[in-house]
Amino acid sequence: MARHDAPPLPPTLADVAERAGVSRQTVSNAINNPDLLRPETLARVQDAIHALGYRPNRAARHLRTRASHLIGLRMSPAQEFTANAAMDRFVHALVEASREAGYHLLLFSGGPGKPETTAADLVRGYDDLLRSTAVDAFIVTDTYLGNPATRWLSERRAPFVAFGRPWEDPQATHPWVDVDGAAGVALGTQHLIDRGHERIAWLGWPPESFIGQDRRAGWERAMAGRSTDGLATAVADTVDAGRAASAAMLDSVAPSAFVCASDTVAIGVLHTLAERGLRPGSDVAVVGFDDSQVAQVVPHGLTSVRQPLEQVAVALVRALEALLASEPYDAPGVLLTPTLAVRGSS
Amino acid sequence: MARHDAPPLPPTLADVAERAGVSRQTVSNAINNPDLLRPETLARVQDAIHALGYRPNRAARHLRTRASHLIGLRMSPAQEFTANAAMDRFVHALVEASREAGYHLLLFSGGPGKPETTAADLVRGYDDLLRSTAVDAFIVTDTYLGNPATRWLSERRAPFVAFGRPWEDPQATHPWVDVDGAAGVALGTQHLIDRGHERIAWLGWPPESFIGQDRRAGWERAMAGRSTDGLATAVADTVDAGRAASAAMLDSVAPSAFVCASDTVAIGVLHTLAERGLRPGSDVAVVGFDDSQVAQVVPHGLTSVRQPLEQVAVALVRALEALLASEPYDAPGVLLTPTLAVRGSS
DNA sequence: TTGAAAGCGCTAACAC
DNA sequence: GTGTTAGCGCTTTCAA
Repeated sequence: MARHDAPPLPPTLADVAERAGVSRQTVSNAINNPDLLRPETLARVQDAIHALGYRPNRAARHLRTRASHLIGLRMSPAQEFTANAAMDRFVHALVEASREAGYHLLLFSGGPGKPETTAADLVRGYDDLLRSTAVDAFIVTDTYLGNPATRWLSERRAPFVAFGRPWEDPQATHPWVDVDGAAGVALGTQHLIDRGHERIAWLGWPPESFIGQDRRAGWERAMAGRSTDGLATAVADTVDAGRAASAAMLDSVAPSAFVCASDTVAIGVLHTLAERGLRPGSDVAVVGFDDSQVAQVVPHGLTSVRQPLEQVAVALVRALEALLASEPYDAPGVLLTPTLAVRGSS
Repeated sequence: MARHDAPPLPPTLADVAERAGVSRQTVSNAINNPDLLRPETLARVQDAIHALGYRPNRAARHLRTRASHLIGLRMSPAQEFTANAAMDRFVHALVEASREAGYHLLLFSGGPGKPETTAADLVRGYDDLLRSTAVDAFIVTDTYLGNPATRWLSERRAPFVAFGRPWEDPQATHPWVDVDGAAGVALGTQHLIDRGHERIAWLGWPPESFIGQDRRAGWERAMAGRSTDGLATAVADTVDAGRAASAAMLDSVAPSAFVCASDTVAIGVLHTLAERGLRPGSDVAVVGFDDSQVAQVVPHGLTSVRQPLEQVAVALVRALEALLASEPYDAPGVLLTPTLAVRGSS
C-alpha cells in the first residue's frame, strides 16, 4: 500500500568493502588517507566506489569526527521598500566559496516571526544550533546593529567570523572581514570632483551608526581643502528621508552633487530630481552605495560604490578554515576595497 | 599551546540521565514520547535538561532515524542588471516556514562556478547531497527553464516539491506550488481598463517560455472583446529589450499602457518614457510583474503583480511534510493567486 | 600495507 | 513506566 516505493538505501562502506574484497577500514583509508594504500588496492577500491556511486554518510561522519561541514548563516528579513538587496549576491557568493572549501550553508532565522524583542530571542537560533552541534561555525553579518550575537558567541567560544568590523568593541579578537566604506565614498567623491563638481553634499546616516561615520569620513577626506559648510546631513535609511533631505538641501545650499550613504538614500535624491524636472547626471549628480539592482536598472542608471562581495565571501571562508584548523590567524581583520560603478547619474 | 580553549563538549543524553537519576532511554522518551513517562519523572528529566541546557545531538539523531531535518535548496546565481530579486524574499519566507516545521535550509550551488554546461553538472549538487543523505528533501525552484532536475529527482524517487508547475510534463506526479501568473496579469490589465485605458500593450517573453505563455493568457483574457492587433510583442527578459520594444510600439501602435511579463521589462519601458520626457502614470501607464525592490523604489513607483511568496513557502513546506510522512497528498498541485501593488506608474 | 575492535550519541525493539 | 541491548555508518586507535 505504500504510495511510492521508498528510494533504495544508499550503499555503505561495508558494501564497497565487500565489492572490492577489502575491509571497511581500507575503504575509509582510500577516501581519507589514500597515500596509505598500495596503488593497486587503491584503484580497486576506487572502482568499487565509482561503480556503487558511494558517498560517505554525512551523519555518521559528523558523529564520529564532530564536524558537520556546515556553516550557519542567519537570514534577516528581506527589507522591502529599500535598495538593500546585497544579501542575495552575498549569499550566493558565500555558497560558492563554501562549496570550494567543502562546506555547505545552513540557513536559519531569529526568533518567532515578529521582530526581535529580547537579546535572548536574537541569540536563540545560534544557541540551538550550537548545542545540537548542527554547525561547525557561523558567519555573522548584521554587525551594523552592534549585533549582540558577536559578543555572545565570543563568550561561548563558538567559532565564527564576522562580515563587518567590531566597531563597538575594538578589543574583540574574532576574525572579521570588512569593506572599506570610507575608501569607497572617497572614490565616489573624487569621481565627482574629477567631473568638475565643487559643492558636493553628503547624505549620511545618523551619527550613532559607525558605518555611517566611516563612510562620511571618506567624503570628508576627499573634500579636504574645500568648504563643506552645510553640505552634510544625516537621515534615516529610507527613500523618503533621502528625498526630503535632498529637497531641503537644494533649496538651501544648492549642491551640484550628492554622495549618499546608501542606494536607498540616493534613490530618494533621484525622486527629488524627478519631481523638479532635473536630470540626474547633467543637472545634479548622484552617487549611491551598494550597487544594488535598483542602481543598475533605474533610468539613467545610478553611479554607486560596489562592495566586492565575492572577495568578502572567499576571505570569510578562508578565515573560517584557519579558525577551525586552529591555525594561527595572523591578521584578525581583512579590509577590502570597493570599486565604483559609474553610470548616468554622474 | 592551544590558541584558545576549545569550547566544552555539550552534554549528552547520558549526562542528563545521570543527573535525573534515570536511564538514557527514559530521557529519550521524555523528549520524543513524553506521554510514556510518569508526570513526576518527566518533570525531573525536564529539569535536568533545562539545567544542563541539553539539546539532542543532531548527527546522532540523524544517523539513527535517517532524517536530517534539512531541506536542500539550490541557489542559482544572483542575476544582475535585472529586477529579479524575488529570491531574497522567497528564501527568507522559506527559512521561516521551515523553522516552524522543525527544518533548516541547506544551501548548495550547481557545478563549478561557470554556467551549467551539461545536465550532469546541474544535477551533481543534488546527487551528492542525496547519496550522502545530507538532506531529507529538496525544494526545486528554477522550473522556468524546464529544469531537468525535477525529472531526474523523480526518477531517483528523491523527495522534492517544486515551486512552479511541471509545464513540460503534465504527467508528473510530484507535489508543486505555483502562482497563477495569468490571474496576476489579468488583475493588472483589468486595473488599467478600470482606469480608462483602451489600447493596452503586452510585453511578454518569447513563446518558448511556458510562464510567458501563461502570463500572456491573462492579458488576453482581460482584453477579451477589445482589439489586440499589433499590441503584443515578445522580448528577452532584459531592460534593454523592454526599452527597445516599447519604443518601437509607441511609434507604431501607440498604446496608452503596457503590461509586462516582468519588472525587468517594465523598467525598460520606464527608460523609454524617461528618454521621451513622458511621465509614467499620467502619460503612459506601466504594470510590471514581481513587485521587486526596483518597482517599489523607482521614482513614481512601478505598479506590479506581487507573488504571495510567504504563502508559497508555507505551502511548499506543508507539501514536504506530507510527502515525508508518506501521507496521501490529495492535490498534487497548489495554485496561489497574486495581488497587485498599485503605484504611480498606473 | 591491511584488518579488528571500539565508540561517537542517539532511538527502535523488546524485556522487566 | 522504565531499563537493557543493539546498531545506525563512520573513523580512530592499535595490532597483525
